[in-house]
Amino acid sequence: MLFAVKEYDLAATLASGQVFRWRRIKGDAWEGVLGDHWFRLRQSAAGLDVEAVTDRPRWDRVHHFLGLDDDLAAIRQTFPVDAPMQMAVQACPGLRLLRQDPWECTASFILSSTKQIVQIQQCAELLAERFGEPVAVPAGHAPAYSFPSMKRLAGVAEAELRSCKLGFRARYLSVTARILNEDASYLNTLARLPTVQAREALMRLPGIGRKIADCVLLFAYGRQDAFPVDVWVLRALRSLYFPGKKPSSRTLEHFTANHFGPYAGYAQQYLFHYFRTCLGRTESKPLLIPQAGRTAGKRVS
DNA sequence: GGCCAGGTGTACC
DNA sequence: GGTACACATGGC
Repeated sequence: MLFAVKEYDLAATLASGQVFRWRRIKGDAWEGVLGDHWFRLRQSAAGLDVEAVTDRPRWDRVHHFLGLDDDLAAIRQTFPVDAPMQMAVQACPGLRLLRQDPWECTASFILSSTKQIVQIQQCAELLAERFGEPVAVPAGHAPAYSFPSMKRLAGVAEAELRSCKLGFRARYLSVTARILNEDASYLNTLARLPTVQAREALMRLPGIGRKIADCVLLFAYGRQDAFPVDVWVLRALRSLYFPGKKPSSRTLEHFTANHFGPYAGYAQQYLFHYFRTCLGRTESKPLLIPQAGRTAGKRVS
């Protein structure tokens, strides 16, 4: 199946810390599991080529997951015209937001607190291998597993989760799985709530604070105004928009809520990816972009 | 060995 | 309202 699409950077999108169980294989293809089905994705000049092994693949779900309904050019038009955003977009113009399954996204990001992305990937994979279900793969292919259901994880002892290297996050995941398993409509209901209420509902779950709630809203519920602020985004905001200053959390919250427009979450993902891949830890130099944030910084003060 | 990682919960002021 | 700290684990 071919999805004709321009401007889609598959590698950047799948490796940008939104999802944790897609793997690059030789030939620049990517393999992963959506629901109970294995897929292989490959980028070509014509678009995205999708392989499946089931009789009746749900191409619509792949299409939805990949965010192909988004009009990327129109979205980028809404970004603020400032040097940091221009640099971030220029660095990776085909970066997209995905639309994940809410449960898998919620569980994955509960694992994410103070872990490196590589470690989150390891934990998510371990969970799937131990508690997920095997899915059909091509002949001779290594086994692949679905992400474990909330019901399955609700029935697993916390100690078993710890053995997947979850550390102190095991309790959060265990309790959250049980709460959601008791109330099967919890995550579905969120989809119909305004973003603020949906965020509050997510934050009632143990292990989910503002940042992870915003990740789930952005990566699973399509709330593209949600703006997760993690250590990377915090560094990016400070060095790109407030060089030499110490903005308070209030100032930063106000800034992120007002500066980046209706698709602030999209802008955030560009900044996150740009900063993490291009600028790295040597953030202290304010940066390749002298004077970058001056105007923007003043606007909020 | 010390520091950091797509943070959160809690205690304290 | 903010600030400080504990919380597991692994990579560098």
